[in-house]
Amino acid sequence: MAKKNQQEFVQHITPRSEDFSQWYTDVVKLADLMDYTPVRGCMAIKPYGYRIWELLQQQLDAEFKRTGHENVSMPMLIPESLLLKEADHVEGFAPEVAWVTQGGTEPLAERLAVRPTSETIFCTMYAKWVQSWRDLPLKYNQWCSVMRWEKTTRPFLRTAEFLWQEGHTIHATAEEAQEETMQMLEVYRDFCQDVLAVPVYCGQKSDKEKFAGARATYSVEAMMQDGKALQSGTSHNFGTNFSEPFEIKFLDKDGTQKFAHETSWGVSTRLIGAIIMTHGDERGLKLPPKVAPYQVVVVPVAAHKPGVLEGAQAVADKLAAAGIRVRFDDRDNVTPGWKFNEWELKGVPVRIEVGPRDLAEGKAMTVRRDTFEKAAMDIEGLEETVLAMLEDVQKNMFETARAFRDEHTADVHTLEELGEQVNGGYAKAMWCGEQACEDKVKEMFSATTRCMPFDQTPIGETCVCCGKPAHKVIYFAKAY
RNA sequence: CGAGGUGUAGCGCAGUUUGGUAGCGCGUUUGGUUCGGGACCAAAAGGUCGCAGGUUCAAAUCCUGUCACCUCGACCA
Repeated sequence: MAKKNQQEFVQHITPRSEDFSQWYTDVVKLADLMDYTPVRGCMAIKPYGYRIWELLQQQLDAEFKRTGHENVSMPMLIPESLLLKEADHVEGFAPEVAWVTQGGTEPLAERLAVRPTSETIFCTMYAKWVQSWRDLPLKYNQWCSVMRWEKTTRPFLRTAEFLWQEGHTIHATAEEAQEETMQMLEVYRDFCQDVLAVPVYCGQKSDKEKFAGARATYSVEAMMQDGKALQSGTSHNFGTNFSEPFEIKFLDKDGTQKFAHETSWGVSTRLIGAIIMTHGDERGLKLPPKVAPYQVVVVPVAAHKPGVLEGAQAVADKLAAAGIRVRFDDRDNVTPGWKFNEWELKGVPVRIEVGPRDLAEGKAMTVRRDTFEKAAMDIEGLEETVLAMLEDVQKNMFETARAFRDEHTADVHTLEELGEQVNGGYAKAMWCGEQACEDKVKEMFSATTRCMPFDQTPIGETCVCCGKPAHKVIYFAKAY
C-alpha cells in the first residue's frame, strides 16, 4: 500500500522526458513557489519561491555594491513623451507597454506608461544631475518590478509583471562605458555559475537580437535540460544613443560639452526558472545550496520515542548555530517517509535523519539531494561535515550541469547539421554576419542566434547558412 | 495572435455523447493505533461544476461570449 501511494504521488509530476513543459509547470506548482492570480499574466510568488529570490538578490546586490554601485528608486510611471525620445527603443517596446490614461476620475493630458524598463526615466534624471566631468560616473541600480504586456506567459520565464534589477550607469568616456558593460556581464556570469550553479555561455548579441536602442548587447545564455536556451542576463552599451536625445551633457576637463556614455544591465526572476530547468529531476526541484531557503532539513524518525525529538532538535540547533539555514521538521501529522519526499520535491540540498538508533551511536544520517548518497555521520563536529557537504553539492551540481551543456553543444558546418543540433542543444557555427541568414535559420528550424563568444577561434571559413566567407563564431539555439 | 486541448471539493479524476438538481480516490478535521522511504481503523466536514450571458419546466451537460492553463506555430531585451 505504501508503495502504491508513493507511485501515485510521484505521478503528480509529469516525467521530464515525456513532457518537459508540463514537468516544469508541475514542479513550480508542487514545490509551492508561486500561484496564478486573477490578473492576466501575473503570478503571486509564494514564500518559498520569494525566499529564493531574496537569497539571490542579497548575494547579487553585494556584488553590485562591491563594484561601486548604489541603489535608487525611480517612478513606476513614465510619461509617453519620454518613451518616444529614442526611436529604436519605442519601436521595440511599444507593442508591450501598458498605459495609465486616467487619474482618479479625470482623464490624463498625457498618458503614462507602466515602465517596461527604465532607461528613459533614468536618462531624464541623469540629465538633471550631471553638469561636470566631476559628477561622473553615476552608477545606479534599482530593484523593482516592470510590466510588459506579453501575449503568452509562463511562470518565472515570461510574465506580464516581473521582479528584476536594472542597473543604469553613465560615464565620461566610451572606454569606461564599455568597461562597465563587460564588468557587469562578468558579475552575471560568475553569479550564475558560482551561486546558481548554472553554466552560461557569454558573448555579444547580433544586431537583430540586441536590445532596442543599444549599440551593443551582451548576454549570458544558459541551457535548459530540453536543450533550449534561456537568456539569463543582459548587459548593454548604449554609447550616446540615449544621452543625445535626452541631452545628458557635461563640461569635460578640456572645457567642451560632451554627451555621456551610458550602460544598462539586468537580471530577473527568470533566473529562478533557470535554476528549476537546469537542475530539476523526476523528484522535483533541486536547489543549489547557496540559494536554498533551507540548506538542510532535519527529520526526526520515530519521534515519539524518548529523547528523539530533543536529540533531533539539538542537531538542528547546532547546525543553525554554525550559520546553516536549517529547517527542523517536527510535524507529527506526517510520517518521515512523507517528509523525505516532500523535501526532495522542494529541492533541499541535504536531509538529516535523526532516529533512536542514530542517537544511540552518536550519529545522524545524511542524505544528499544531488546524489541521494546516504551516510551515517558523527553528531560531534556535524556542522563541519555538513558545511563541506553543502559545498560539494554546490560544486557537483555545477559540474553536472556543465557536463550536460557541453555534451549538448556541438560545432556544425552545414544547415542540415544545424537543424539536427538545435533539436536538443546549442549549435556553434560560423556566420557571415548577415541578418538574412539568421532569418532563414529561424524560419527553417525556429532557432535564433544566441551570442558570439569572446573566444572567436574559427571553426571553419564559410557561413553555415549561405556559404559565403564568414569570420564570426556564433551559437544558435531554440530559445525560451 | 493562429490551430488544437483542458477547466467539476485543497490535489488527481469520473459524470457531458442521450439535460432531471454531483460522485470517487487522496488530502483535511476528530478519536485511537502507528512511525528508519509517501501508515491503518472509525466517524465527520468540504463543490452555486472557471466566469458571464442565453435556450429550457429543468443546464456540469446544449448555444454564445470571456478568462486561465497546456501543446504546436507567430511574436518577443
